[in-house]
Amino acid sequence: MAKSGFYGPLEQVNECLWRIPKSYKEGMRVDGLIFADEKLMELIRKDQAAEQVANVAFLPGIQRASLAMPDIHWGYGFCIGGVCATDPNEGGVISPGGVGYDINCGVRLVRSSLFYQDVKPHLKRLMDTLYTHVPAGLGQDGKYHFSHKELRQLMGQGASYLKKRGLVTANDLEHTEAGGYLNTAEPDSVSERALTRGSQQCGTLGSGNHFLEVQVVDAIFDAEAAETMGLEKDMVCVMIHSGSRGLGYQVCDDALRELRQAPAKYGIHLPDKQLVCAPVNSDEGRQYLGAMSAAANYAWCNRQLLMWQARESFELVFAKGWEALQMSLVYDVAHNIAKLEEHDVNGTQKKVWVHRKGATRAFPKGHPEIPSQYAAIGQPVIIPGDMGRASWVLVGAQGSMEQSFGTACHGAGRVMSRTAAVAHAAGRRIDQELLAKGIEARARSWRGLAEEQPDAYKDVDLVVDVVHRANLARKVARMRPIGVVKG
DNA sequence: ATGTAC
Repeated sequence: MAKSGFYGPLEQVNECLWRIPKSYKEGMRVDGLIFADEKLMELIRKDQAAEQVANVAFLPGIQRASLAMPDIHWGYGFCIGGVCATDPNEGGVISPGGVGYDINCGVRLVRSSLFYQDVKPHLKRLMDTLYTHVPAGLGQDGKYHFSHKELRQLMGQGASYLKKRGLVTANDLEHTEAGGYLNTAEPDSVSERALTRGSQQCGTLGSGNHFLEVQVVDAIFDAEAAETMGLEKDMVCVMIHSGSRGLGYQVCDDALRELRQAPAKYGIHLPDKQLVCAPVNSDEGRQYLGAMSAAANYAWCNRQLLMWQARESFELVFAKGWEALQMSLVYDVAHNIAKLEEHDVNGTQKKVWVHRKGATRAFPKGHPEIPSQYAAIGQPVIIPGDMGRASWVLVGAQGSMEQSFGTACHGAGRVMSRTAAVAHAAGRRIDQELLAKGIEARARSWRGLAEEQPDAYKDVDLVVDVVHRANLARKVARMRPIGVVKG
């Protein structure tokens, strides 16, 4: 639990990669590998994240290495920013801590036909309208209500469930990772309590680092990829970051309790109780996989409904339909999820369970699982930064398949704890500081804004630079915020 | 992240 620094071995492999050799601790089955440059590694050494990378290497069935992205920081059991793949045929396990409490937390990006000069005179009203129409904050209910029976159908079908209500289009589904649907979902494995928590929260933002931002394309780094995504300099976009709300939290909480005895039962030795896990091929493992997948499907519906409310807000302010405003979904990525994928492991094609906890899938061009529109450029990788500086759009690169099971980073990563950030904000008005930079912020709580202030995060440009140089993903466009809605 | 705890 201690958050003091990491003093174990870290061998620099190249300018963007560091190794914790498996000889570090008896029980490590593979090396730990962390993608970072020297500057970010200094920050990473300050907490126990690297120790957690080593601990994950103990998991049965782990393939190649226990991996971490440059935005890693300490988390429950697994660090946030961690990646691990397990082979069910080698006793591979599934672990709730490797997915995180917010199952299928993720990000989506919506483009528009509007440019900064079109929006600037209406920005205040746009942000007021978004703030009114997009529910945000801890425990907040939304306008969409689902009975338990409807929720089970929703979780069984994913985002396409919303089709019959006219709240999703075929194009939206096409531009959502996995089509917004995991076929491993078992809605009956989700507890009544989780259903109760989720029944009025689908289509709500939540709190913490979740947000809706109005952003402007600040700079383009890859003209071909940007054009394919329909992005141009100064274009106004909407970025949405949210997950599975109270429902996903409850699924994770239930699973941690249900799996408590599983490691002992299956003879799994763990260096940290928080790595609680079960073989994929066990009753306990299957139960969690079914519930986790169902919660993931709920999260895709949540982000879809959030986007829909954003489209409606733009319609009100600009007096045009969202289709006329060309508010199409560029892409939606999950960054807290475990998925069965095919990967090359030492020359053999294997189906492995890839855990991504605070890490984004980044499949390169030509991969069969990305939409045909992006076949020639690679999968869009959406990276939120902080509300005062930047966010990024990248595309998956070939090196991700060779090095990280098709994965890149997921954000900037904190440099300040929430408590430290609040102390640092004492006597300040973060909303006015943002306004001075041309950013209209709307937040439910002063404290929430204080916790999320730009200074509380690493510089996302530096994090993105590492995944670009490591050839995990390639820079396409830098986005700057002009409006923020927070819980 | 989360009705910061049943």
